[in-house]
Amino acid sequence: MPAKDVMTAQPPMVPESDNGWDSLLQEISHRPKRATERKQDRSKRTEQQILTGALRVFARDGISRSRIADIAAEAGISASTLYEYYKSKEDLAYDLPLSHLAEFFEGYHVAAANKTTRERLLLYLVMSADYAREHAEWARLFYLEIWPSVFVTDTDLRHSINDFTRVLLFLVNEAIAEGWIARDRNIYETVAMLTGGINQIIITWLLYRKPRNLTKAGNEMAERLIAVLEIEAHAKQ
Amino acid sequence: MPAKDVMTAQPPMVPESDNGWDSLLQEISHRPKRATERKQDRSKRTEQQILTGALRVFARDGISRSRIADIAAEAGISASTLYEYYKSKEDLAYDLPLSHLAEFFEGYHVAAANKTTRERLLLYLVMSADYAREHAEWARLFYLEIWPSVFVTDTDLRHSINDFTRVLLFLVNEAIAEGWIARDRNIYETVAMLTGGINQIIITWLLYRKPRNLTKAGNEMAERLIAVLEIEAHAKQ
DNA sequence: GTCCCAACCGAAATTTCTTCGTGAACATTC
DNA sequence: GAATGTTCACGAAGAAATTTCGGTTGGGAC
Repeated sequence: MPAKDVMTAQPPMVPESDNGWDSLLQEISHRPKRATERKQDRSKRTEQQILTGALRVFARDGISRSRIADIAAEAGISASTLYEYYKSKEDLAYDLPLSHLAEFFEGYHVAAANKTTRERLLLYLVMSADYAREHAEWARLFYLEIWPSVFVTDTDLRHSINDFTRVLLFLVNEAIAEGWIARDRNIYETVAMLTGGINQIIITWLLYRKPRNLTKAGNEMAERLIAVLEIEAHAKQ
Repeated sequence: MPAKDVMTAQPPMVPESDNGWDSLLQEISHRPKRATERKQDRSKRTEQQILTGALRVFARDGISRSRIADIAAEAGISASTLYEYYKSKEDLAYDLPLSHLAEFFEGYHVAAANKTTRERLLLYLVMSADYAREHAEWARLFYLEIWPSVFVTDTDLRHSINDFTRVLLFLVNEAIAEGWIARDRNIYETVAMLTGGINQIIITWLLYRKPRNLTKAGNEMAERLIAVLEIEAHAKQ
């Protein structure tokens, strides 16, 4: 891990060099991708084509209405070939979001380096919304079908989803230590408020394309949520 | 929660006798139930058995994994008979939540009578969480599978879901008129914050049974959200 | 060039949803 | 209380989708 020699201006708000932040982000952006490693090049290409095709079809038709045949056609292979890669349609659907999720965490890790806790929290919320906008197909699958699914039994997926919350938990704890989030508030409740607020914006956008500008709306919501927490802490003092 | 007498300086907090409140609640708690009315008594019984059976199976297995045969067995009828009542599995799944939803609105309408806007808002959030706890199977179906579904093309259902937001919008508008929610905030953002916060609590409970006591958690979250809005309005002043 | 095995496919098997024809239960009328 | 028509129920067949299987193709190591 790079030492935090390059410090930003604020004396009291700089995150400690390592209280677990980097290792946390490290861990969650490197969840096991796939057990089976593909041998040949064409196979890797096919795998990619399946993923892209599946994403398109799933996002368009939803998981349950999507047909394997369609996905296979989209990927330019036969339906039976798909079973060389994924053991079922569900398996495919639940594996699909993982790589994007890891990519998001990785991007966030980089972007959040050398930032204060407050900035990190804001960035996390903002980037969540923005990533959904940039990867709308993925987001439809993830936020509308996977996240709330009853079947998040697949451990890899379950972990990755929990990671989403873990980062927030970490940051909220930091913020409490720093004194700008009220100590006497239930941490989980605070996290739920943050997650819920941002997710609601994202979900509404995915379903109705409202508000038009998701990035702007996400930004506003994020600013507002954090401001609210700060006011709470002040009022309590 | 500490007394907020400090905040509430406004004397006239009683909602006008009818500015659309009753007609709104009236409307949304009487959405068309079913087009086809059953003639014989045994048929009404069967219909009920299907609904109960379907709810159990859907909540347990999720819509996509649920099998018509299982539902029929649960209801004590043959699979083909089920098609006399619903034209497809999806149709059944999407019709199922409607009656509960209407029941909820009806119950809320009664409970919210002769209350201030603030109390109504609080009650709405609290009752949402509590209703989910009391009707966990229904809630699993509704919050985890139906609400976020891409396929809410069925107009009845779509309307009922939107109603959920409409009530909040109405109340927030009232609150703004009364002056205890900041006027310069985006109304939809405010509603998203409220919905998101409560839903997040409910969803987490449905998936992980945490927090243990949903009623208490819902109450706390609701109080907090409203308090936050009040503080915002004050800070802005 | 030969060999091996990963990758691929078409056809068949399986599973689940849905339709259809027929008969039983019930209500209505005489 | 028999005749008649309608509602309700079911088993068997049909349709649609997923998944398995045996065999063929093709890429890369030697």
